[in-house]
Amino acid sequence: MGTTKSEQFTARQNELSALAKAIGHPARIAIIEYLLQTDACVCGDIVEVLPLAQATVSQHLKELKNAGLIKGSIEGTSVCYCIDENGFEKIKSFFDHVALSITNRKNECC
Amino acid sequence: MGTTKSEQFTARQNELSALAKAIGHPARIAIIEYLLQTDACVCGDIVEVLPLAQATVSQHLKELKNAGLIKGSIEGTSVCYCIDENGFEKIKSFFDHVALSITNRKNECC
DNA sequence: TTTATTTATCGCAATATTACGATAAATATT
DNA sequence: AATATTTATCGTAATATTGCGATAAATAAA
Repeated sequence: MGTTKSEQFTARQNELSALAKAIGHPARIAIIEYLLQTDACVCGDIVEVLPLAQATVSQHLKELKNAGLIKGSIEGTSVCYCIDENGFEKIKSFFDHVALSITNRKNECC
Repeated sequence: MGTTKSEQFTARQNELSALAKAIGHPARIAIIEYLLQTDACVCGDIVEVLPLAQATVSQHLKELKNAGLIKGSIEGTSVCYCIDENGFEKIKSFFDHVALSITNRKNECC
């Protein structure tokens, strides 16, 4: 117990939920917003902007990277992080599909 | 420790992350997909379709409801659940904004 | 009224997440 | 070479999530 029963769901359901889960933390929303706003993207800047310790920010960055929402490239001693459009496209297309389904639905029971 | 430092982030960041977090589980994606597909929506049907115990499904439904992604209305002994468009509109507009920012960005550093 | 049906809640165990200090690793600077 | 800067990782504590059986609560059916 305590573990999500991933095997019982489709690959698509697991992929979408992993993307949503990665976005499901205010610090990670803040990181995404920061990266969209500044086209530059040095890790140290993110740490300065967020109200969390460096180790914690690094952990959040790792999760966003694992989910395919950001990518990072080493530049000397620092790391440049920025938005990975692939992850965002996937999740956006899900919400586009949801919106379409909502407008096309016939009976609303609640 | 162990608790998210919500006070340190904006209301909008907390709201968006709460919505994403609620979607961040394959069972809850499955519930959403089911509700979009069938316009009818009796709780018992959802329990039958999902590979989880009734108590667990009930818990997932509660989380989606708390997040404002679904709503339920009592019909006799059963409950009719369906999509709450308000929650989905909020999160969709975030991803629309992200998509716009991505296409408009000038320099991509990674 | 008794019994079934349906859903929510409680209590618990297992696991995951969040946060941070300390420290390692890797490149820059002196 | 020694020191500084920057980021990742380790270890750990606190809390949250996931899942389920048992049971309560509430209406329907007999």
